[in-house]
Amino acid sequence: MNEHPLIARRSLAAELVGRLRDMIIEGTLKAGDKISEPDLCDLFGVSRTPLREALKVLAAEGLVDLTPNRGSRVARIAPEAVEELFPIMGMLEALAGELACARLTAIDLARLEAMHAAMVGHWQRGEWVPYSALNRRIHEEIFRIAGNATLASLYQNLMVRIHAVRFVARKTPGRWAEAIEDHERMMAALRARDGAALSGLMREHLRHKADVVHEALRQLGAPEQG
Amino acid sequence: MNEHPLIARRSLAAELVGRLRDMIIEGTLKAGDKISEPDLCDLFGVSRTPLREALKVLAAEGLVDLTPNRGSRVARIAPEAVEELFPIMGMLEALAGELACARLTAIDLARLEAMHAAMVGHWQRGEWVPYSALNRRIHEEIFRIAGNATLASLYQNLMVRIHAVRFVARKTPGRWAEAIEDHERMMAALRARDGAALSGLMREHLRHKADVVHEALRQLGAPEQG
DNA sequence: GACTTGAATTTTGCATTCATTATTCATTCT
DNA sequence: AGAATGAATAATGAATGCAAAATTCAAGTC
Repeated sequence: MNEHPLIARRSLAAELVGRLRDMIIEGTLKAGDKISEPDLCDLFGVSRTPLREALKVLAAEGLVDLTPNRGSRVARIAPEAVEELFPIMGMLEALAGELACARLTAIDLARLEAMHAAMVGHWQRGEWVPYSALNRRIHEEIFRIAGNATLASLYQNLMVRIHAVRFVARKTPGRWAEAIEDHERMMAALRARDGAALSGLMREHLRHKADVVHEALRQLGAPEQG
Repeated sequence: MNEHPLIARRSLAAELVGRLRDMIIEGTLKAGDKISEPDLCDLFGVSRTPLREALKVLAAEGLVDLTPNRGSRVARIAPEAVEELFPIMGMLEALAGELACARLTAIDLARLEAMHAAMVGHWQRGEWVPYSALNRRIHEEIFRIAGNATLASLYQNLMVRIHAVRFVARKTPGRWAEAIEDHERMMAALRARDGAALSGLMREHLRHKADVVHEALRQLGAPEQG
C-alpha cells in the first residue's frame, strides 16, 4: 500500500535510459553516431530486451532517432531545430521567472544573491567552467522556486535536446558581459518582485543565448553528413 | 539514401503506442485502470515484447504510470498537475499566436475567418460537439501557421495529458460566451497582425479555460481511489 | 575500372522461455 | 471470528531463440 516504496528498485531499462542519456549528454555517444545494440549489450552486460526498451524511451525524448529495421542513431540537432527550441525555452523561462517572483521568499532571494555574486566572481576571473555550472544552477534554482514540477521537467527535457550545442556556445567577451548584464537586471527584478519584468528579461536573456549559439553554428558551417 | 522512406513501415511497438494512446484519450482505457499485459497481448494478438516497449514510451509521455514489478496503470491526472499544465500551455499558445501573427498570409487569415464564422454559428445554434471540434481545429491552425513543429508537437503532448478533463470541461452558457468573446478578440488581433496583443489574448483565453476545468473539478470533488 | 548482382553475414523485430516477484487463497493460530 | 502464515497461482522482468530484413562483400558484366 506504499505509494513511495522505501527501497527504490529500478528496472534495467530505466537504469539504461539514465546511463545512455548521460552518455549522450556528455558526448561519449556523439550526435549522428550509429548505436549498435550488440555492442551496447556487451558494454552493459545486459540482453537486448531492456536495451531496446531504453532506446524506445530515448527516442520518445528526442535524443535518439529510430528507423524501422535500420537501427538507431544518436539524434542530430538540425540548426532549424535549435531555432525552434530557443523561443520555446524562452517562454518557459519567462513563465518560471514570473511564478518564481510570486513565490519568492527572503531565503530564496538570499540564496540567489549569493549564487549570483559567486557567478560574477567567476566571470571577473575569467573562469568559464565554474561560471557555466553556476549559471545553470541559478536557472535551475529559479525553476525550483517557481514550484511547477511539470514546467521544470519540461525545461530539462528541452535542455537535454540541445546538449550538442553546449560545446559551440563559447561566448565572446562581449556576449559574456551581455549575459552578466542580463543577470544583473534579473536580480533587480527579483528584488523588486516584479514578475512581469523578470519574465521579459528572462525571455530576452534566452534570445541572447540563442544568438550566441546561432553565431557559433554559422561559423562552424553545415555539419558534416553522417 | 532516402531520408523519408516512401513506404512507411511502422514497427509493432510504434503501432501499439498509437493505438493505446487513442484508447486512453477516447476513454476505452480509463485513468487509473490497471493495464494487464496478457489481456492487451490477447486483444492485439501480439507478444509482450512490443507491448512492453509501447508501454515504456507511453510512460515517458506521461500517459501511463509504471511501477517496477507491479505493472502499469493509466495515469491519473491529479488536479495539481492540471494546475501546473495550464499556465505552460498558456505560454505555448501565446508564443504560437505571436509567431503566427508574424507569418500570417492573406490565405491563412481567410481560412481562419471562415473557421471562426462557422464556429460562432455552432455556438449560436448551441451545437456543442461541432463547436468543440472546430475550436480545437482553429487552435491547431494557429500552431500550423506559427511554423514551429517542435512547439506544435510539444503542445499536442501536453494536450493529450489532460485528456481526462475533456469530459468535465462542459462550459456554462456564460463561460461559453466568454470563450466566443476571447476568439473574437483574437481574430481582431490577427487581422491587425498584432502579435503582442494576440499573445496576451491567447494566454488569457487559456486562463479562462483553466478556470472552467477548475470549477468542474471542484464540483466533482476528489476522484475516487484506484 | 566502375557498376551491378547475389550470396554470406550481421542486425533487427518479435515470440518464446525462464527466473523472480507479487497476488490470491486456503489453512492455522490466537 | 479475525489476523497471520504459507503454498499455489499469476504477473512481471529479462534472456534467449528465430525469422525477416538490411548490410557487406566478392564475383561477374559492360
